[in-house]
Amino acid sequence: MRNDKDDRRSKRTRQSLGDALIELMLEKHFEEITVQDILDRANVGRSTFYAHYTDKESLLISQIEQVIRDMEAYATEADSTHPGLLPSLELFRHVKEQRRFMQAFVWGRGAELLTNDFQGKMTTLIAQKLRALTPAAYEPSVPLPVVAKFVASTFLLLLRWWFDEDMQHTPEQVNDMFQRLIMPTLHGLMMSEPGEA
Amino acid sequence: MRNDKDDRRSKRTRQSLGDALIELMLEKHFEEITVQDILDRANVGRSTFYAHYTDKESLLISQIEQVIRDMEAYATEADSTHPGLLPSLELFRHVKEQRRFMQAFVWGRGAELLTNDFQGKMTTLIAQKLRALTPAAYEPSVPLPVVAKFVASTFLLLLRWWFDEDMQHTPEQVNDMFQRLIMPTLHGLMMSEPGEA
DNA sequence: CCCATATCGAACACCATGTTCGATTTCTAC
DNA sequence: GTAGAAATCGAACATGGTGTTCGATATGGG
Repeated sequence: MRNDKDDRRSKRTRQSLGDALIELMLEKHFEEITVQDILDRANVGRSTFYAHYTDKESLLISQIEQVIRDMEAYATEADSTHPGLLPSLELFRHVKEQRRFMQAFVWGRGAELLTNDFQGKMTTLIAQKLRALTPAAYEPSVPLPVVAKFVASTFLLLLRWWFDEDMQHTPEQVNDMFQRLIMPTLHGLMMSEPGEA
Repeated sequence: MRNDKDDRRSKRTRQSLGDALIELMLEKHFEEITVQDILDRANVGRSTFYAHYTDKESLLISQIEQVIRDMEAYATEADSTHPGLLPSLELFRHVKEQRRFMQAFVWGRGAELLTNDFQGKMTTLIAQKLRALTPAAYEPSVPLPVVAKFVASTFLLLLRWWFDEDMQHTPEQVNDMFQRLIMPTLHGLMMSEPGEA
């Protein structure tokens, strides 16, 4: 019963459903959105919905994956021109551009899913970068995955706060806070001698 | 239709319902727990449940509040004997003692609610401590609420990781990581001159 | 143009929610 | 202890969302 991924009709349907969900998530919590709400907003028939997704949730997940792919692409591109630990300023800028869209994923179930996924991606990314910047035989006093989660959670923390403040601050200001929060720790971890652990 | 808070029957009912919910949350996600599941486990009648709580969720919230109260009491006591920024070691020890109970609140909806509540409490606590340790006229380059959220989110991050690792580490080890993650930043923020912002 | 296939939408079974109410049990106050 | 107040029980019910089915219709690909 699966649909042709490339058929115009299928793509149009998925687009409409995705857009509708996002719009609705800007109005109310994911849990209180009904499949019928989505259908009405998207002008899609009930059975069509279930021909594409098993769930309200699986639609949400597909949207999250989209967000992650966007940010990944953006980060990769930015990193190729200005390599660094994490192109955080570019990411903050990207978020502000996509403000309306991103807003839907900052709270509730959306945030939960995005956080998990994002942390996974960031763990990989940070781990690579840290290894490249770190003596080969160096044994960190804090496990690398923990450090990566630390960075990711601080990033998302700032994002949530930023949205809460109605995004009055500039990406530069937020990025500055980000750097001030994580850099002392990262320096400390990479400099510290492998003393007691 | 509200019940007498002090009546033995009421207290027993609430206790049973709370215990049942916790047990179930150790077995499956909150979302897939049914009111009927709770009723069966707790041996409580349907109408009795709704005489006490409006919701599955309101029962969960009451349990979260309990957890928070416990940790607050524990933290306050620990702090009175060994004052500091945050009696984190004592908190990690407490968590390990209450391991089975705490496990239910580390993931999913429980974690979400606990995080919000806990962050609020911690924001207040940290803010007080930081103000006491900080020159009166000092204007932090990162807003105090952000710093508090930073500390709280790092704390909860470690907690989640700890549980993921089946709590093989000692409270001392986890606390050590916690200190290594937040102290460099906190020192940096309090030392830094009010230069560019 | 033709046909494969995606969409439509009504109808349906299912299940969890939250309410109601009369009968029964249990606590408290005296 | 006893009486009365209050909590619990549990069956029955209305409601509303979920996910499925299927024949009819519309639309895109080749």
